[in-house]
Amino acid sequence: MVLQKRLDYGFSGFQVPAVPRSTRSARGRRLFKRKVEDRQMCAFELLATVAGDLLQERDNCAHSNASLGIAGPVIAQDTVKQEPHDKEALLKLEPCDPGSCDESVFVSDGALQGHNGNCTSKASTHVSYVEGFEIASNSDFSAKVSCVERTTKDGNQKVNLSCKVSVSACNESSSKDKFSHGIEQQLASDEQKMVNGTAQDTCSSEYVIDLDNKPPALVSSDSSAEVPFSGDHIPCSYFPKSWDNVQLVTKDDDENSSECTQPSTRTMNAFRSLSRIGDRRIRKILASKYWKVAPRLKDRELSNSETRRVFHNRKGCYTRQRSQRNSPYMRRKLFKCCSTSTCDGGLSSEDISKSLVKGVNGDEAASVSQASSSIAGQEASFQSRCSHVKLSIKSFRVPELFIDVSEMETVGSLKRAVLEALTAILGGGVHVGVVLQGKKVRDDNKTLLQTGISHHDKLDTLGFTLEPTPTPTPTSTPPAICHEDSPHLVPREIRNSSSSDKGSLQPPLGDGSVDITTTDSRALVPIPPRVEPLTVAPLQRKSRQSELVQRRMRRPFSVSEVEALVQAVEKLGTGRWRDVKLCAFDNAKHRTYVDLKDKWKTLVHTARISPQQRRGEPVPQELLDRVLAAHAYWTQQQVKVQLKQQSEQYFLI
DNA sequence: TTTAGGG
DNA sequence: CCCTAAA
Repeated sequence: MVLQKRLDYGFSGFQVPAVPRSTRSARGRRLFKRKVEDRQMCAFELLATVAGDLLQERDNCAHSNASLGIAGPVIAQDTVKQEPHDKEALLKLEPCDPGSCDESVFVSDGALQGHNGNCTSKASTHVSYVEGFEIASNSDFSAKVSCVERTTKDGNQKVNLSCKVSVSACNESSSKDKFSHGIEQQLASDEQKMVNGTAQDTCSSEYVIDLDNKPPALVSSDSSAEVPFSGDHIPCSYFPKSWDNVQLVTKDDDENSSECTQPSTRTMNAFRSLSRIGDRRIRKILASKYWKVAPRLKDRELSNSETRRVFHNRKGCYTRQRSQRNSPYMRRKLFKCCSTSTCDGGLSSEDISKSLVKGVNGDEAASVSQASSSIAGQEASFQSRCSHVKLSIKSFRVPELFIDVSEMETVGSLKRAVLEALTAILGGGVHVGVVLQGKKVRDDNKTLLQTGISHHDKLDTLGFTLEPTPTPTPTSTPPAICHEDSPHLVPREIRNSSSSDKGSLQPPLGDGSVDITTTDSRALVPIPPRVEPLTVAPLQRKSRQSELVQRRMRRPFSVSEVEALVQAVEKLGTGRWRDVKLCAFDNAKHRTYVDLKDKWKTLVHTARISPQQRRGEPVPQELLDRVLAAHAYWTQQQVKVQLKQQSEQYFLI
């Protein structure tokens, strides 16, 4: 018995807005976080939808004779091992290696046919960009989500977005005749934005079922639920690759950056309206890294509150949409679910790599950057009835990332810029490394110029690695993640800024700024797949929040900074840190008044301990003496003021 | 938002 | 550096 199903989805990777590095205000951070979350949501919604379909498919295979009705997935991160008799399908989303992928799997229109498997060679085809995610699993089951973008000879752009699912049941894993299809969208490059806005018109989706030529009656009898096997054309949830048109450029103030979110908002609205079309197929969607569903929840309210907590301070329509459209399904699901495992977990990015290449095109060069990342280790688990499916999102692509860093900035600040942009999406737990000419750049304090990352040099040897920050808690690695044949480290061709980039904003190129454009993506430091501990206690909100905002890069104070600080404190005293900041560190965006206060604290401490105990760059004793003197003086002043106030109070009494 | 202080 | 109570 072989069952085949075709799904069509649009999947557009993330476009990472460059974090306004100077945005230190709470509001700025909130805005940015929300911006990122929105995007994250889109992608995860899509993936969750895909996953839901997969699970559905799988269930209908596995229990084709059971009267289970519709039992869809509960998406949750779960490492809980189930009873041995439970059928457990392990899904895996991993990047498709375009060099080795079977293009017939991806492309339906023959554009890539006969191309010897190399989807990205521009020489023989006009395909400019291929991206895919493979959802592979045990022998029952396999699926691929892919995106193929190519440019036709007349300059138009076509995008194929598809998700292919192949399911075989009853141990018959011979579903070699995989089905493939793609949504093709004809995009005139000049009007791409507009076309994308009305993408639903061109969107079509279809299920093809071949289950021993017999429709699965059990499902279609349940009319109140989604009926994926109805054979009807079911609208897909599709959103176009229009994020590529949204260029977010680093701006130093929130106002400007919020202006940049305009196109993004438009896109999101487009998506929302689109996704409504496919509502009934989106059964359970949990986005963000806080995929969480407590299977024990017994009613909609709880379920809603759960959702709300996930998307706490956001009023977006996600919450409403989800609650409404999912709750009927969820209720049923929850009652039926025999599992009691409550799962939660963070997103762990295992391996993100990208290379950046400087755009050297002169004045009118599209100083747009692209970055591609492959992130491994996001894992969600789907529970359905007694079956448990683990889905691990092995990779997704971050198509656009603009970084504008001065040559005089340090390597550390570059790392930080990248880190902020990416970890905001990944949710932290990652560490950025800079690789130049294959070698890791370890000295964070050197400037980019000193390191050789220069405006004048080709930056194609510059790369970044993202590694998971080591977690002390050892966890067993779910077997699904440990596929040795993961092709996700193979270089992937990313098209250079082409038509879709023309409409993007031109980032201002200040003096000495480095314009970094990613044209290539390759993992420079392969990281063996590993999974973050997922058995996080359900109510650890604190750690979640800290995951969202990445810890700032450590930036030790230089002697000159200490000097400036000491001088300012001598003048202004302790306790006026805002003034100190304005007086002496107004230009240092990365030093907040809290930082200065903290530094003074450590300076006082340093001055009091013996020189042998001191660490880091030695501070001249003369400065430390001044620290002690100033500290003594101003604390005395404070005491005086306090005494005076006290006496005034007594006087009043 | 800023200060102050603990972690 | 982070977090946060308190002002």
